[in-house]
Parts: sequence; structure tokens; C-alpha cells
Amino acid sequence: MLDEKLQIARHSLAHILAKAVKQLYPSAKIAMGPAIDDGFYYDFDYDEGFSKENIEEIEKKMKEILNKGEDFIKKVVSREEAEKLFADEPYKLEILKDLDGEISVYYLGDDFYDLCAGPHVESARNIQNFAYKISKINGAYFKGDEKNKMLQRIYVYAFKSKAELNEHIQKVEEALKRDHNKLGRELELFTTSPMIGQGLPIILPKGATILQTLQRFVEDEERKRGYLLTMTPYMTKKDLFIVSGHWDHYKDDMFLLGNQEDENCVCLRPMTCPFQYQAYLNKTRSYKDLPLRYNETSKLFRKEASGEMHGLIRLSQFTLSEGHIMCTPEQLEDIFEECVDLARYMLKTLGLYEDVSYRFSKWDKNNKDKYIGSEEEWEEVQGTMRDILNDMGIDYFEADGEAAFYGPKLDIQIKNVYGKEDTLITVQIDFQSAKRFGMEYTDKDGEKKNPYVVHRSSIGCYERTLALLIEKYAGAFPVWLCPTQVVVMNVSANSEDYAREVYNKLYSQGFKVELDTRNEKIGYKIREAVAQKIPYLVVLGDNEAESGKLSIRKRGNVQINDIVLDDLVAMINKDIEDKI
RNA sequence: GCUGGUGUGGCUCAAUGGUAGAGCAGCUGACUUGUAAUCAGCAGGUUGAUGGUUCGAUUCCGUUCACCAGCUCCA
Repeated sequence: MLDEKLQIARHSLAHILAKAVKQLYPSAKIAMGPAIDDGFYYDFDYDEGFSKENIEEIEKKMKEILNKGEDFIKKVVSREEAEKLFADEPYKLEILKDLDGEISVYYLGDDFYDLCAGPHVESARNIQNFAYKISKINGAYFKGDEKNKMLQRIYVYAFKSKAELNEHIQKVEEALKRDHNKLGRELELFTTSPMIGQGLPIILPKGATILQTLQRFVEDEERKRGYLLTMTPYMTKKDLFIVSGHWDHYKDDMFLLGNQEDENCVCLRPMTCPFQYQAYLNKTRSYKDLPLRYNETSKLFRKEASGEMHGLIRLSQFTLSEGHIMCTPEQLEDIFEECVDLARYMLKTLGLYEDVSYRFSKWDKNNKDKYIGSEEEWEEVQGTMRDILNDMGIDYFEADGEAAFYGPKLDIQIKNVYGKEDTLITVQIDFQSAKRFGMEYTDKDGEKKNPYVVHRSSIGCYERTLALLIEKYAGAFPVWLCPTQVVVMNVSANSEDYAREVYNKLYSQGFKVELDTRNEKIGYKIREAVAQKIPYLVVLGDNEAESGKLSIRKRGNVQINDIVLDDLVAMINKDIEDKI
């Protein structure tokens, strides 16, 4: 829970910022400035843009204003008065239009006032001890609408004390060291190429090894849970997506081969759903066949806006642990729970369970064009979903306008090191597709009925998951996921044969092991292995060669001398079995 | 897509209008060394690309591509 008083103080500081900017740059127009998790921001329309020098001026001016200790004085005004007061502030007038009820203006001294509902601290004196620092300045659309003008958003960290501020700044710096985009490249997990283009990373051998381990794990677990694996095409005639509704609702996000008007136009698939429906349609289904669980490790292709793609989080081509379950209405709740259970099992195994939040993503009834199905149907299925979520005791938050075009979703959300939230896993109820594709089952009573379709991912997008794992573990992955679990190295040429022998034994145990015989660079190669976060280094010299034992260095700088190979094998196996 | 930033060998960084340079990594040879650096040598760059200004551009300007953050959109 956010500290309400703290948020009021931060929001009050936002007005101090606005006043400072207005005094320094009178031509700047003010928009709005709410409190956020680590401070506040304020949006300005200032065509010159704010420079680095401006930042210092602004911070200094804020201090000056704070030191005056003026009171925040509220005045309730009529709409006409407000329009007069803000005649020169077009964004305030725009905001005014959306207001109904009491219109309040807050004064801070004689020379500054702002249209704001409040609440604020009583006086700037109350927040004089706050520590703040402008963290970044970025563009942001007025009212979050890309059709509106892009304004300059000044983000400011704000905390009760200098110590808290510094602690936060340090925390942010530490977090950024785990940035998957930097670390993932350093650890040689992936790279990108300008010749290939945006959103199309090259997964390097170490990254590929991790993804392979993950994929095998996921597919094995899904099989245990009753899923049937499909392998469906990467592309299709557009007919498939016309029936599914994607052609109308998703065409702009698809890669199309050939002229889209042409009958032979081919689409690269942005999702696997309708392909698996065709598998369902392969023969007549009875209620006895349900639930029918299909899974597929799918390569998907989505045309994203150029500014959207980054690192391994948002890609043009990505791999989804995708699945669809066809079930009867009676089975829906159990199936939904089973999907959430699978997702949670995956999160626990990966160590991400504590890091996620649950979003109940609903449609936007003011934007019906974006969806298929009637209002009654939407309200009904969302009601069903809410009941299930409540029955499960999931602590979720609701979000309007985040549903898929065919149904509501439970999105499992996670934040990256920048605090940006993305969907990791999703479970969706689809009440439309079966009808559209004529998917039926013969029920006990002999009636043909449409099944529900539950769309779900089990670890979500593999690339994105890898990104979050890099950040979670700062590259020091759990041993079962490590692309290199053991490095064997020799101190001098004398011990090279022994190192080879140990390497071969470990290799034959199935471990991911590397041999490094550049003994003339022993210091360097150890540092290199440490930097690569290798779980086990086996360093061998004359002593070990003679005794037939091993000296190892475990990740975290734990030195263990004179153990036998079987001990090491047991240690690694235990790590692998424990997963985390 | 929009706003802003960045782009010099594999990596970390120099050079700022005047012949692109260093350390590490790599390769060759010597050394055989026990946890932050053994020695010597070699090789590696149309300074992301492209157009312009200039006697001369890595440096200034335009365009473009890529990377990063934010907004918008989304797995």
C-alpha cells in the first residue's frame, strides 16, 4: 500500500515544480502532475525542450520556492472564473472540460495557481525537508493519448529524507546492473544485428541452451498434465484469420506475404489459436473427449511499432508456450484453475512467484468496436471469470480495455529492472471462437454444443522469460538452467591430462561442462569464469593430479579442496534437482 | 509511430576539423607459473551507413539504420 501522506506530499511538490518551471520559462504551458511510486512528474508543453542545464536551474528554483514556505490555498471557483484564470493555459482548459462538480484552484503564493482537486499539504513549509532529484525528462502524450500533442514530462524522485532518496538512487543503480539487455549481451546469451533488424535477436549458444532446457522442462510438465503436443504451420492463407476475426481486429499487426487484397495472401501467424482449432476440427468430438488440451511451443510473428521493441522483452518474432483447452461449461472453472496452477508451478520453479501481480483484464464497453460478441455475453463471461478468481482467492487488480478481442484474461504481470510492467503469463476465456469455427461436441443428451476455449501460456514467451530470469538472478542462474554448469581448468601444462580426464568424466555424466586449458592465463580465466557466474570451477594442479582429488570453487567464492569426483557429481545433481 | 539520448576494432575507453591510439581479449613464440593480471612479437578500424559543408570530417549539418530510456501500443 502506498503511504497516502507521502503521496500528498509528492503531489504537492509537483506544484512546486510547476511553479519553478513557470517562473524560469514563462512560455511553458502546464498540464498535470501526479505522484508516482518514487516521486512525481509534471507535464509541460515547452517546445524548446529542457536541457541538462535547465535541470539544475529547476532544482535550484524549487528549493527557493520551498524555502519561502508559502501556503497552498484552495479556492472554489465557477467554470467561468476558471476559464478566465486559465485562459493562457490550453491544457488546463482541456482538463477543465472533463471536470464536473466542484472546480477548485490552488494558490501557492500570489503568483502561481493551478487547477487541481487536491489534496495538498497545507503549506510548502511541511515539505521543506523533502529530498528530490530530477531523474529524467521524456516525451509523453497529453492525457496519454497518442492523438494529442507530446509534452515534456519531468520525472522527479522525491523522498522524506536525503537518506531515503540516496538509498533509492542506489537501488535503481543496482537494479540497472542486472538489466538483461546489457547482461544478456555480456554473458553472450544473445546479440542483435543491424543487418537483420529490430526485434529479431540472435540467440547465441549459451542463451539457446537455456531456452532449450526451459522448453524441454515446460513440454515435459505439460505432457504430465494431460496436454497433447501439436506442431502447426508458421503461416496460413488469410482465410483462417478472416474466420477467427484477426483479419478485422489484428491485421495491422500481422506480417503479410503478398498483396493483402489477393486471395493468395499469406500471413505469418501472430498466434496459434486457430491452427489448433483446425486440429480439434479434425474429427467429430464428444463430451467424452473434453477437456482436450493442446500445447505447442510456437514461433509467432507480430509487427510491432518500431519504438516498442527492445532487448528480449518485446520482439517481432518470439516463442510462446502456447496452449488451448477445449472444454464444456461445467469444466470451465476446473480448467481455468488448472491453468493458473500450471502457471504458478512454473513461476515457483523459476523463482519468480513472489515477483508477479495478477491483472483481471476486461473489455472496454466504451470501445465496443475492438471486440467481438455482445455486451450480455461479455458481462456474463467476465462475471464467470470474476467468480473463478474470487473462488481461487487470487489477489488481482482489474483493468478495463486490456481484454483480448474474443474474451477476458487473467494476466500475470511482472516488472523489469526499470519498473516497467509486462505480461509474463496469460489465461484467457474465449466464448467466441468455437462458434466462429463451428467447433462442436456431442453432449450426453445428443445435442451439438460449442465448447469454451481457454487460451493459456505456461511460462509465457520464452525470450521474455529469459530476460526476466537474467534480471532476477543477475546472470547467476540456478544450476539446472546454467548454460555452463562446470568449468574445468588446469594450472600448468603438467595437469592438463588430468583436467581432460576430469572433464570427460563430468561430460559423460551429462553436465554442461567446459574445459579451459589456457593454463598460461590462469588468473584471467578464473576471473572470466567468475564474471560468467559459472556455478562450479574445478581448478587442477600437480597436487590434484597426484592425489586424484579435486579443488573446486563454487559460485559465491566458496572454496572446497580435496573432494572426490563423486562428491562433485552429487553436489551438482542436487543443485539440478533442487532447481532453485 | 512519437520525444529525447547514444553509435570509434570482440570488450573498456582516447583522439574534436589536420596521418584514428591504448589496455584487455585474439593469434605466434617463449615461460609452466595456484585465484585481478609472465614476457616478446603479430594482427585487428572505410570511426553504423549515406549525402552535404570544407583544401581537409570520426569531429559540423542533413538523411537513414541500429541500440537505449520514456510515451503510446502489446506476450
